[in-house]
Amino acid sequence: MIDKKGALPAQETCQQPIEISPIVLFKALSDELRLVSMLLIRRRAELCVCELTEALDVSQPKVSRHLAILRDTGLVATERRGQWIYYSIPPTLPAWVFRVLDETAAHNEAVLKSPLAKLQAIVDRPTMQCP
Amino acid sequence: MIDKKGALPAQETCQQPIEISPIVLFKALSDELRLVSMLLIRRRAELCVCELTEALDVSQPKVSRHLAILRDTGLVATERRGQWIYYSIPPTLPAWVFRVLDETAAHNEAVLKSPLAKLQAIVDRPTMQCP
DNA sequence: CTTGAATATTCGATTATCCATATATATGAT
DNA sequence: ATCATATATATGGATAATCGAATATTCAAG
Repeated sequence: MIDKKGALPAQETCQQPIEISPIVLFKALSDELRLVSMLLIRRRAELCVCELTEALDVSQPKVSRHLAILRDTGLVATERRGQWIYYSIPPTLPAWVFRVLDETAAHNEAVLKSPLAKLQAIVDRPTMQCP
Repeated sequence: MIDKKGALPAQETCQQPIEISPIVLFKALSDELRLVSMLLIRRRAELCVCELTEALDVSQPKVSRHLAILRDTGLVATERRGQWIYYSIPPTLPAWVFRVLDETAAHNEAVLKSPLAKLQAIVDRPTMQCP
């Protein structure tokens, strides 16, 4: 007797701490687009596909495909709000994963400079921004 | 006029601090054999191919091939002593790389348990060990 | 110079990864 | 319902990674 409307409501809100094997993590981070996306999402808390598409200057299917890989490995979570889907890093990730990400970001600022500037430009622009 | 015998002697001993792109690092660590080898070498300071071959229970060419990849990316250095070639992690690697390695090792002890035990067995065995 | 041990490399086949293009789905507004 | 925007996925092809097996190289000891 499962409520057909609100299926698995508990699982949605109450996530267990996730196990991430180092191989899975490093494989996910071994592609530049995925790595930079992860670091940008970490820096900006959440980003939607169109923001990443513009910040990284790549095609939308390409961004979407790589985000799907990150999602499937549990490294990012998604939340739809309106027609936008926001990607964020689940706080349930192991602490050592966050430390790896932050070490990488701290000592590789160069990779983030241009995309961060483009993200800022999107925010600065008064018209047409993802809400 | 280059001395034909001792070519590039300065470059051998005086290594610059190495630049490692995060992509190159993560790609190198995204294979289980390479990751475990790196962590074991880090733990034991240096290891030769035959030790890794036995500790990881894989074929010698396989170990050698993956160590060559690590060597070519600058993540390990080699030193021949007699008929053995010892692999170690160059201290000139960026500090953040060491932190990534140590974070990974600290929170993934399970991956190292069996190979470390086998390495210990090699040392404990009185006969026939790589000097 | 020959032998044996340690290590490296080559070869061919298999598999995985990445891409661009095209198409599909979902949402919001009209 | 129709249209436009945001996002996702499917398809096919190119490139790269990986493997096992066989072969080469290098060194030490006779």
